[in-house]
Amino acid sequence: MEKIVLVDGNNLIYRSYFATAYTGSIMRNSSGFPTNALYGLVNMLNKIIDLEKPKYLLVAFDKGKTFRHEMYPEYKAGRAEIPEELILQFKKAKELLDAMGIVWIDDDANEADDIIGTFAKRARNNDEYEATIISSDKDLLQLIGKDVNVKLLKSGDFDLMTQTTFFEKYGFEPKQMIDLKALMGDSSDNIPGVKGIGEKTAIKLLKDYKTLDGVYENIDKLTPKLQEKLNVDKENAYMSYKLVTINEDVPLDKGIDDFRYYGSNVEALTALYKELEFNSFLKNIKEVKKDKQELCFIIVDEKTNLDLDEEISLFIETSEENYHKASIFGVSVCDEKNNYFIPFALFEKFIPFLKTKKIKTYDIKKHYVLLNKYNLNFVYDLFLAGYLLEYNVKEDISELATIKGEELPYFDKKEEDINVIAKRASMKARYIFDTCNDFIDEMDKKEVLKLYSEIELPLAFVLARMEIDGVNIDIKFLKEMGREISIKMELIANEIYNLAGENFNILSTKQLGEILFEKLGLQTYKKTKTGFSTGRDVLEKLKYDHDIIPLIIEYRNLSKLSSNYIDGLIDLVYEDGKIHTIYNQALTRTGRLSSKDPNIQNIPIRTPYGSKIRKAFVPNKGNLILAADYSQIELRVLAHISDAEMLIQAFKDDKDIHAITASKIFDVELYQVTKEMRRSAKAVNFGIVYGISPFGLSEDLDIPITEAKIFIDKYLEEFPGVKKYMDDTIKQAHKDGFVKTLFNRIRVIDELKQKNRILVQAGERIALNTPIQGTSADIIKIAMINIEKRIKQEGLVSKMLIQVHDELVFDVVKTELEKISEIVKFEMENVIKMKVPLRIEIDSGESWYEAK
DNA sequence: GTTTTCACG
DNA sequence: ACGTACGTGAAAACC
Repeated sequence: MEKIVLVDGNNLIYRSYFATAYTGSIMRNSSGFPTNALYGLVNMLNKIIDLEKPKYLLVAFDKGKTFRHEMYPEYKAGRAEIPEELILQFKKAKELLDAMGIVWIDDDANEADDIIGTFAKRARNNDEYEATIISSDKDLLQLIGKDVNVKLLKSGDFDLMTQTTFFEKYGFEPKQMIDLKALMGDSSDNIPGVKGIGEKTAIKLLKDYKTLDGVYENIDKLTPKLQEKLNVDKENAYMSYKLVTINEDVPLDKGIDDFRYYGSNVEALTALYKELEFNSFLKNIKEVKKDKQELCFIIVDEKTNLDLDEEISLFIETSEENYHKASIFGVSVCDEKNNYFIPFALFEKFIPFLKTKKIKTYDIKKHYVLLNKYNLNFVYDLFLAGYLLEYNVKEDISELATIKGEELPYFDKKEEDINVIAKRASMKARYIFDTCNDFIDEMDKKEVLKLYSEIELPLAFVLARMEIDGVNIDIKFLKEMGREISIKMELIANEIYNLAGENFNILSTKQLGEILFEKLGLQTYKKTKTGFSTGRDVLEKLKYDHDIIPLIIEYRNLSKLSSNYIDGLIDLVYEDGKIHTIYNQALTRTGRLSSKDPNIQNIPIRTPYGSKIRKAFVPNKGNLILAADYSQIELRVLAHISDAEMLIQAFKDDKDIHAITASKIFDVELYQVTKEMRRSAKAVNFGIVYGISPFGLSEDLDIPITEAKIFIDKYLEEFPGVKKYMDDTIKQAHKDGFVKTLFNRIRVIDELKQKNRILVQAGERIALNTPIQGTSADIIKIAMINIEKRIKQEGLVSKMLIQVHDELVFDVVKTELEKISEIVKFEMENVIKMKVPLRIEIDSGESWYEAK
């Protein structure tokens, strides 16, 4: 059978455009021509061609008005105007397609859906063809049938919908999608449907009565409420039916033979890629010419003898992202010549052999956790290398490969063919092996090799150990607290309803906004994209205007505690009674870690009630929790790298830094500093670290911008060293396009190249903040590595459990308390010699709450 | 899927 | 006149 691929061109381009456009700055070539949508389109088409190897390939576009608009003038009304930058790219897309040798149709009279539908029908009726439709539009699912399937695009990958999978998912036939949409409507195309019937109800009705007609024929069997809804909107329902029905018989002057795909016009395509600066795709054209050969690999069985050199790469495909829960599909390994895929059932047999190897991989921490018990020797991590080189690395290795201009298939959990799984895994291991030297060279050139091998790589093992050991959670305590909260919430909710005069969903910003700003007529302060803001800062301003406000604040606080930190945490406790977080070591742009499932770095502490959650974080039986946090690490780092005399002296003398700052900016003696002055000074200090702006400070302190500006000016006058640091750093960042930490971590700042002044200013704040936040992150990482080493060397059994940016938390055996305290203090305070001392605060107790 | 809010450093 | 604090993750509502 011959393969036809039908691509919904409008859909792909829109999708690629809006996938990146929301950031405000879209991708352009150096002459300013927008390229973000085109990049996505080309990327997707390359993938499709690679994966499907279509004999026939068509991209359908639409424009202008069709019979649907005549029938229903409101069709697709309410859509935002197409941005100019997108229109430009649409025009260019057609040039690109021509160069790629792909036929396209842009029909005045028909929508892309109808064109695709017409060819899909031909494929259905002709056994010689099978068709695959590419789009993210579910409307097209109605075309599924024998030899016609749809690849529904999702972020990152596809959902292949065939007759079988469609039925499994929806429980009815593809054709019934039409009836479904007729009932539920479609807001994106402004199709009315029946008001009050959503997806759930519509699916239920169709399961019972098959079609729209069926529903109306059996209307008397339904509830009175439903009957009324259906009767009121009967006309709309039938009109919607016609609107969503794809016309499969539009007259076209092209036939299937007209869009045979032969490959690209290399010359024309090279020129276009160069013009658009799609350098990563340029490579691909050449490779196509070179006749890239298929990867050869062996699926290992009991009898296979692995023939591998001493240095290998190894890559695991898992059933899900969370590797603490995941099961392993299989392990691919390769060396210079050979590629093997080992089904996991056979893996143990090869352990003794693999133990003798030096292993390169992508995400050492993940592999170390998954293969914990086998004690393998991991020596290289492409994930971390990519991170330090400022590539946008993701959990999936294919992202990095794509950036580097290599096509690696994304992993598809639903894929069942072992050959396909094995091939994809092998390609990834192959990629790791083949690119290793290039990445190491690149790290060397950019001077991050030391950061890689002395900090990030050893840290990965420390973090893996911490994740594996996990943290004990007192579920009983959390549940009790949960009960207490739900009682309080119910009481508060009732008071709120009384004051509002009606019941509503307090957590709905929309409903709450209506109550506060319309019904109660309270003042509005801020707008969001969708309405008036009801955020805490706004509520705080309204606090004395109405009794309902403090109650709402309280309700929100409790709701957050309950859903995020009680229910959320309990859900993530494993059978061993512990949580096992996942630190992402390659995510933040500053070098900090992040943590998820659960996020262990945002457990409440700032309010007395919220901080009680920390009572649930308990040590092993009989042990203590010990917590140590750096005191003012960021300001100390600032003092060091800015060489600001005043600041250095203050820290050397171990003074209260916020009080000193207050005395300087308010021009008073130290003993005259009031609490209020100190509070403002503290905000200024924070602002300095963030790359201060008068507006930001005014928001934080709730004072006029002019006043905030006076604070800042005065500060910079009093601390000229800091002023100089800021000026120098901004200048350097503009010159180089990046900034660095003390340990040579690099952050490229694209914002500085933008034309938009707001973005440039944001870039300048990033330039000021990153060396400070990043150096602090580097410091604690080194401390962690050294502490772990000491604990091991000295044969102690206490354990480091948690990192929260400037704090480390330990499970300490009581007899080791003194020794551990000494080690932690020494290692944290002596990471590097700076112009100011590093200081920590340290405490221990029965839980994280008591160790404050 | 995106938006809003809010928890932490 | 613009429209802003730096770095994260999770839940609920909404569309």
